[in-house]
Amino acid sequence: MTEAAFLKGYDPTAYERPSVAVDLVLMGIRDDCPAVLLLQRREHPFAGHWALPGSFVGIEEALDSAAERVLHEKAGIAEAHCEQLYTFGAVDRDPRMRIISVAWLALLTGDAFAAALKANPALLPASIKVPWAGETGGEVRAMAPDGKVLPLAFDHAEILSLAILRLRGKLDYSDVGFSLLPELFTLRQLQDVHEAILGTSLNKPAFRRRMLDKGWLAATGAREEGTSYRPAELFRFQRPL
Amino acid sequence: MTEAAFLKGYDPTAYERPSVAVDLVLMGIRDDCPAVLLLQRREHPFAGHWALPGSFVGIEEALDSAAERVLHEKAGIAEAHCEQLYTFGAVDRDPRMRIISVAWLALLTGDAFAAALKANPALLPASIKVPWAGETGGEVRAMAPDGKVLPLAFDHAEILSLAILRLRGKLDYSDVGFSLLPELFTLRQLQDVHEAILGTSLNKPAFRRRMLDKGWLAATGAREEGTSYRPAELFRFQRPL
DNA sequence: TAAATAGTGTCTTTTAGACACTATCGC
DNA sequence: GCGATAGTGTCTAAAAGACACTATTTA
Repeated sequence: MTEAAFLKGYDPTAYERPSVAVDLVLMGIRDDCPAVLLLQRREHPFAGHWALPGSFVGIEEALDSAAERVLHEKAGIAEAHCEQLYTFGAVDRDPRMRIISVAWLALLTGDAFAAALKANPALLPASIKVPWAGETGGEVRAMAPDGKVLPLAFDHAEILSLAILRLRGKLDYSDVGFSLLPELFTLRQLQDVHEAILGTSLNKPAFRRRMLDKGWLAATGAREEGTSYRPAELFRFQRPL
Repeated sequence: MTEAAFLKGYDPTAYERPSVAVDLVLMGIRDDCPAVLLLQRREHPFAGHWALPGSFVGIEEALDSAAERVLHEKAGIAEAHCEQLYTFGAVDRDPRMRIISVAWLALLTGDAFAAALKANPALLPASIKVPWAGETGGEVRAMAPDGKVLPLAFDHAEILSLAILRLRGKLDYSDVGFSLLPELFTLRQLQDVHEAILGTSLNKPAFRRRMLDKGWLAATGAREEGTSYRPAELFRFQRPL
């Protein structure tokens, strides 16, 4: 950083600074399909369009703190897996003013997803449809529960695409998948989560083998209840030794 | 985004905004070891410490444009593979003021790396040493050509760690490795690049098989020159069909 | 006992590592 | 021919997919 560059930023009145915001992809699984929580915009621009929950970042607020604050304020969620996705900084991404947005991906369990809908009735659970065009992803679409395609505000369609791509990429080598499940779950539920995100069906024995070999699963001995067939064993996530 | 939140950001005098900068990891391979170009700070804070080249982002400048500008201005490089790494936004990462920094990874060919050193003599080529602690990465160290460990400014050691980790992760499934090589290269050179980044030695036949199977390599029929042994065939990178 | 899903055994296919072998260059 | 590295054939080991089979529960 040169001296000139430093001074350029040091005098708050000398140079205009961009606003910085965070936008959150609040993702869960609904009906074996990835779903995201959206808010409808009431004001210009993109009035009537749907947007990711977000907020400006305070001058004394860390980026991850801002993301967590949105999680609390907009969805009433105390805790969730939350990771940074990407920072979007095109000059004209918001027609009003320069806003640089740091996008985050938050993964919600079924319960957390439902709780958010209850805590903030303005949130709409939108299904994410991915035109499985090979692997490139193409553009994703967000669908309302009634099946209508939702127009997305700003560059939020791009953010949503990236969220799905990132999740697909990390699903197999990391433990993010467990963030979408309750504390106790069956292997079938885990496989359903993976299949929903990947958009493909997986081989059952191979999937079980791989998951068990990774050492992520702790058998509880307990079994699910209320089924009309053989109940599956319940597992718990554990970090490998 | 609520109305209140919008107004909060809309009036430039009402709320203080952070400065936004870009910092670049200019990476190349030197002596079969990843290397990065650093600048020594002359001013407080971290005077004497070494920092990644960077700059503030202009109010009418896109993030990727700012990154490219740094590439030109600080290293005289016209073109390089450049991808966003992560955005660092801890409140106190710069003691002077709030600066949010978007870190970028630029991959330089050997020629580009040498050209940068010539274009800006203040740049120091530092070897990156990774304490191969399993996979977690631990903290990387930057070493001057004379072998001295360089103290890094701000959170730039963290950025460097992330750069190496990202590169390692992408190396096998993406084509980033070719960005570190000249247009024509031998399979041995490609393997050397992979080994330098991964910090391990690889199996030759398996490596060749995998690379050829991916369809990334176009044989040229030409061979390297000036060797005192059998010259290897030169390949060119091509996108798979 | 029937229906439905849980969970497993095993064969095949694919892919990676090991290692030795052949090929080709300058000297 | 010698030395050195390029490039390959093949065996082995590990992992993934396919598929059928057994096991266990409720109704």
